[in-house]
Amino acid sequence: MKYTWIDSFEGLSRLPADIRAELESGGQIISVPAGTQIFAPGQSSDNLLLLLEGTVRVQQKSETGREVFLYRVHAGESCVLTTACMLAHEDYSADGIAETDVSAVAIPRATFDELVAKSKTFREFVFAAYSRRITDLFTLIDDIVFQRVDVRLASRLLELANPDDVVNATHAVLATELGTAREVVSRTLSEFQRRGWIEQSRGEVRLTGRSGLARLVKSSGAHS
Amino acid sequence: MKYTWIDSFEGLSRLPADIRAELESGGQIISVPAGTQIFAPGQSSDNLLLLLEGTVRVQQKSETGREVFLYRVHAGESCVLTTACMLAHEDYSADGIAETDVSAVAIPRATFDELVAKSKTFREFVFAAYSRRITDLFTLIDDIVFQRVDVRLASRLLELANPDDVVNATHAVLATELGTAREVVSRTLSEFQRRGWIEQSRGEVRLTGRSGLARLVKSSGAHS
DNA sequence: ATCCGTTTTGTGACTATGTCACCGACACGG
DNA sequence: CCGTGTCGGTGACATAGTCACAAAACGGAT
Repeated sequence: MKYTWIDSFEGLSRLPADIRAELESGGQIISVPAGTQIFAPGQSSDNLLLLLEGTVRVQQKSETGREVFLYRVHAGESCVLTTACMLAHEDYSADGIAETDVSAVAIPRATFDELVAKSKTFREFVFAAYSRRITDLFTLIDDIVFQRVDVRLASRLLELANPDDVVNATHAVLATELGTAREVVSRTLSEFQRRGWIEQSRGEVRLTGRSGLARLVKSSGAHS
Repeated sequence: MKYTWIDSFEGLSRLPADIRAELESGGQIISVPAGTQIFAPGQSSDNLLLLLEGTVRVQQKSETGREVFLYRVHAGESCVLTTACMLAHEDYSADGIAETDVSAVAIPRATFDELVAKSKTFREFVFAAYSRRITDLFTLIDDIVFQRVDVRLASRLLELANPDDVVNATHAVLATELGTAREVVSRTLSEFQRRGWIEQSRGEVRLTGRSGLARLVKSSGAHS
């Protein structure tokens, strides 16, 4: 059995040969540049996306124009929540934006439906993906309601930092990631800087004291 | 075809006869008294529940012991989110509590899986239920982040009021419904009372000025 | 009825977060 | 070198959450 994109997905690699074949012939590999709007509210998607490379940020716009970050889809994961809406013929209320250049496999609705019917393994893959997303959303809600902003910011910085301990993001971006206001991020970052945990320059944050940030996060019974 | 509980569910009534039969024989009708813990974190449920009567409140406990209300399952709906975790063999992180006496149909994991495989209509039912829950969660997050507490409280009171314009709930309960603190609810209710929109007594709120509450809700581009 | 323990509600002081209205610093393309 | 737009900083104020209590309301039990 030859190696294909299917093997990039944990739950799919054990699919029987006939199903693999169907997936491969039904799915189409697409790539889009960073910044592309992959799906948008009111525009019902007709494909299930399986991410091969890059990340997609899913967020929701409120009536007032502000935005909340919901979750991020990484390579090897699927935009599975869209599929519920896809199969239910409902519009999706969030929008998805490619944060980096992205390549993905698009599985058309009909193929998806057929595979769900035919293969127990595929079903398990789909439901596991759901499970993951849903618990993510639960933790998000929990965080928003109960965690202090400084803790959440520290935790997010640790997550977003690249191997050189640098986070490339404006205060405004960080603010929507946390569902808070830019000013709050600015003030909190100043405080972190005062404590010697970070250094700032336009559009980037350099972590100079991971341990301090980590301690702050740990100090409040954090999960992630 | 005889009338069964299946006909209480919009999306299921059009199932072909053989599938109906399988559902009926596989599902077991259960009833539990108000206050029962129907599922709990760390205890993976082995059944899909379809609610026939009553309501179930789904909430999440944080590490700190406080609780957030996530959503409410009404008669004619299903606890579908548990199923993802059920099929993914993962533990559910939220708990479900019967708010009233509840009767429901429990579909065992195996039956559920088989029906999903066999019937397109059943699949559509399941995914539509997902879709509903997920968009509910999105709206919840949106609300928590962007809506003022007074607006959310007013809106919730209107929702929870029985036909006599009475809401039976302590301030503490209302607080967890909104993911806020009891004191905030107390103060906001006092303000509503001062404006003549409600009257209070221990454990209940009487709406005497729905219009005022409604105006408050409408005044901030509300959705629900 | 009266007393007692529990639950519910009220309140003030204080902290944290969000909002508004700015301003200045910086980057980039003419 | 000069606009123009983005980014970050700041003070004043509004809203929301926390903490520490106290007062009231209720439900038995005597």
